[in-house]
Amino acid sequence: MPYRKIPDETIRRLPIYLRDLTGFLKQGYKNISSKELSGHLGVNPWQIRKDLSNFGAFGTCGVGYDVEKLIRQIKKILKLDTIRKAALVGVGNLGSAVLAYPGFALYGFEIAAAFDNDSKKIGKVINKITVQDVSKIPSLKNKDIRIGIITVPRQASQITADALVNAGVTGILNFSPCRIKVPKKVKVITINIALDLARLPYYMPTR
Amino acid sequence: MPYRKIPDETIRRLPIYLRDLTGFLKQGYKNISSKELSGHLGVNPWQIRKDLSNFGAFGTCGVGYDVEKLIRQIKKILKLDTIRKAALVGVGNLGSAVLAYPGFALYGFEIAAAFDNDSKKIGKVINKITVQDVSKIPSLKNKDIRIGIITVPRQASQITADALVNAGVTGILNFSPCRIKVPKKVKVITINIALDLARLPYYMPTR
DNA sequence: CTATGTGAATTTATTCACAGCA
DNA sequence: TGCTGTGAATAAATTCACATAG
Repeated sequence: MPYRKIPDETIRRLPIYLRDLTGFLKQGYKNISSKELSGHLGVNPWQIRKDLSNFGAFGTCGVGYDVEKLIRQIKKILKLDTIRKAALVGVGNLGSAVLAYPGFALYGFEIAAAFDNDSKKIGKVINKITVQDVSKIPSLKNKDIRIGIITVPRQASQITADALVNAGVTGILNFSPCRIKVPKKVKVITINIALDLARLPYYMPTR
Repeated sequence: MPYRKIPDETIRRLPIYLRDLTGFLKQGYKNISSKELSGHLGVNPWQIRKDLSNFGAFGTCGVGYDVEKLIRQIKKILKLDTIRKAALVGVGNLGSAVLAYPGFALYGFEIAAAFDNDSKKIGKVINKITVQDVSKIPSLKNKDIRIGIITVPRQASQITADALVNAGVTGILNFSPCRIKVPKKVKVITINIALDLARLPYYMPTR
């Protein structure tokens, strides 16, 4: 398996494959072909095969892929083969919803700490997590938490990012509607639901 | 201005330009160059110019773009030049957060109706919107609401989509972690925060 | 005969380089 | 001189077509 540059788009699709494969596993599938998977998730079979072939040859000709094995392989590629703890900052409407969001478990994520700067919220327990004061963010250093989730208002996002980075975080999921500046080694993925909604009308039929 | 196929990626970036331009307008900018905008949002100047040039020549050589005029142009391109009403289905944790989300106003969106199937939630008022029973979804027909936001659990997402489409919705923002089937004329944009979080570890430094 | 894996062809998007206008 | 708009060049991603393996 010689070195290859992996397309970002491939990495974007792998979590989708993982989700659907997990579904097939639960339904009792032992093997699955790229064509079956394809029908389920709306991606061409050859796209799936090429994506996977970037990392080696996982399938068996004439049979397809071993579902359980493929799940393990993809988890390894995405570095999801170990439980990953995350810390969330900003326990407002959105932050609380993210704290309670059930979808992270599938990928091995666990939100293990939550912070806010509002004294009314500190001490509250949401989904078994006690909200702490933001001044406690440095304590993440001793806790093996490398992922930060930012759900604070725009004005506070940069300072929050700085605090998280100083506490050893190297990956950030940013819900603030702005870019944040971080050292090169830190990866930021931004989610902005308004941005996605804003391009919907363009694609809608006019009247 | 001859016809051109507009790249999807351009459409994805336009709402970002719009957001930042609005910021510059508030700061009192009258004109702005592609270079200034570029520094602010982390996209190359020539990318911005090419994106805009797809739709015509908006700028003035040596000066740049008239901020206010450019905002109007982009809104028109994205069909955001009129207030757009949306209906939300599924007033759980995530749905409530989306209902309260302040970021939609910038793009002229207003959530004008909310539905749930849980009798405990029906009648509740969140952000001035009274939650109605899902059986009332067909009433959207008379209300000029063409956008649906789906924040229900996975099992309910397809049936919700069907109900919305039957009520005249032609654009859907889907927060359910699955694909939904709709007629070709209906555009669906799916947001899945777990999917985005899942590709973060891949890009993070190992130890 | 079925389904993978992969080079080659094609399509799509980004970057460059520069002509031309104020 | 400064900045736009755009054809040309480059890079990236998708699609195809088929050799190959069970």
